[in-house]
Amino acid sequence: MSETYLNTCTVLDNTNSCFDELTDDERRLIETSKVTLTYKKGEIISKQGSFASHIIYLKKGLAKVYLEGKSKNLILTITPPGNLMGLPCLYDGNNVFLYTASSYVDSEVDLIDIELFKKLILQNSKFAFSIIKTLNANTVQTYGRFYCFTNKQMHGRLADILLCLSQRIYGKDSFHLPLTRADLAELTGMSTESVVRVMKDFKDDGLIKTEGKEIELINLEMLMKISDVG
Amino acid sequence: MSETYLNTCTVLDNTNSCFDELTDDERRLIETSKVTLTYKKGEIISKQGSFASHIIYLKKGLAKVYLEGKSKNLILTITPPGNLMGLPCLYDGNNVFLYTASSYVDSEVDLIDIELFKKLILQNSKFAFSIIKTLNANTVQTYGRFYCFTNKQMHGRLADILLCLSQRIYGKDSFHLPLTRADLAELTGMSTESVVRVMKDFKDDGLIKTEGKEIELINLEMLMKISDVG
DNA sequence: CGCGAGCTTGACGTTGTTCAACTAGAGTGG
DNA sequence: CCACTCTAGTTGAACAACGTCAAGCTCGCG
Repeated sequence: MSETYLNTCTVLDNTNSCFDELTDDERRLIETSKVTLTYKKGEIISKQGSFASHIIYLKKGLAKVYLEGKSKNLILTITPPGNLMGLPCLYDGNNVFLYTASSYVDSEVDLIDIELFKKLILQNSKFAFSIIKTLNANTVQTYGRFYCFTNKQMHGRLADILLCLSQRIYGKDSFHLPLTRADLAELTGMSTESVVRVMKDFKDDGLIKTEGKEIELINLEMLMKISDVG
Repeated sequence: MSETYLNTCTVLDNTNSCFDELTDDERRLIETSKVTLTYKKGEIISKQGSFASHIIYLKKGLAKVYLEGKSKNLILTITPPGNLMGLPCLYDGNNVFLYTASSYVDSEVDLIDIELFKKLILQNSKFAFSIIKTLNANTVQTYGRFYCFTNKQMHGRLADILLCLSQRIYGKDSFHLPLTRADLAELTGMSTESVVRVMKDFKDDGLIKTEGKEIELINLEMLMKISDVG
């Protein structure tokens, strides 16, 4: 029951499509006013602390959403296509981005004027409710990560991420991992060296196999158990 | 600028009053259907994983909102009166409480039927927008805590909490602390013994004074600096 | 061929937890 | 009024988890 949120997984899993709740007219309003941009791998899409004039809809690619710290970044979610970014800035009159978003791979986004967005919320309560659900789905995700970062130790967190990538992004046990060890370290909140060491443990124990950037999860059951006990 | 969220402070600081957006009729609907309950110190108000039939409005007291883990709890926020609890369960059709809430002190709550709540969201978009703002205020809070738990070390986190209690709850530098060392440990994500040791450090360095349960923050500037550097 | 980025490994230090023991005050029952 | 117990607080020593540093390694690419 409580497992719902108890994994470090970062990938947003929001099946809720807010725009379905809009009328044709409203959708047209967005279509005609939106701006479409493309970003290359690694570019910054929104910068923490900057003025948020738009809500961002990720059309293609993969985004990394994170808080910038003095020394380390804290990754909040990996956002796959079909999701909105920048919603939390709607919490007071200031409209400032709370986090930085950058692209993991080449990506394409639509920018929707934030005033239009607010107007749609105020004139269409179904749309508003849908946004509420989306925000809550995000919150569930964040709580899960928060719990894991503070309660699980390295092996559990890394197992989580490997399972998450396998299940939510690739849908198979064997896949090409585009992330560096440093990326994995950032995702799991550990040092690069520790990622290497834990990966080695997993290999030595026959839980995974790696060949260059190719990775195969062999003993899923055991990985889940490790994720579970933390 | 980014300091907005960079502290471990748990006390919800939501000035946004959703009910102001309701019409008189709508408010009456809530008034006539709500159930008022009182809880003694330490009692559980909502249990993580249980069916959420109501949204909870805290009228009096102080609530602890937390995730229950296998070994440790993770405190998400301390909720002062005037706030809603249970909102995040509105994220899919299941309506399950994502967290446990219990009372730090004797408290009084109103239970609002969740179906009525949904109905009000769907018929009054100003109310819905107000809920969105509330959820986002919560998110800002959570992000801040998440950041601090993963980036700051003990001295910084404890300084945070002391400053937070002083400023947001008591409004003065000298106050009676109703929390035990174990409570502080839970709030800051450290062990009871470590709380004792860090408190001792603070005392030895002349940053605070304690006399039984009375505590006085002497060197605020230094505490803030400690909070800041982590 | 050489250079740089990513990867790997070992040694070591730091941070913070755990465990065990001891102390002090606050009921509680005889 | 005195043992008796309970909880909260405190302290030190041992230990585990993890990060840091330094070095060497590999591989793709200009």
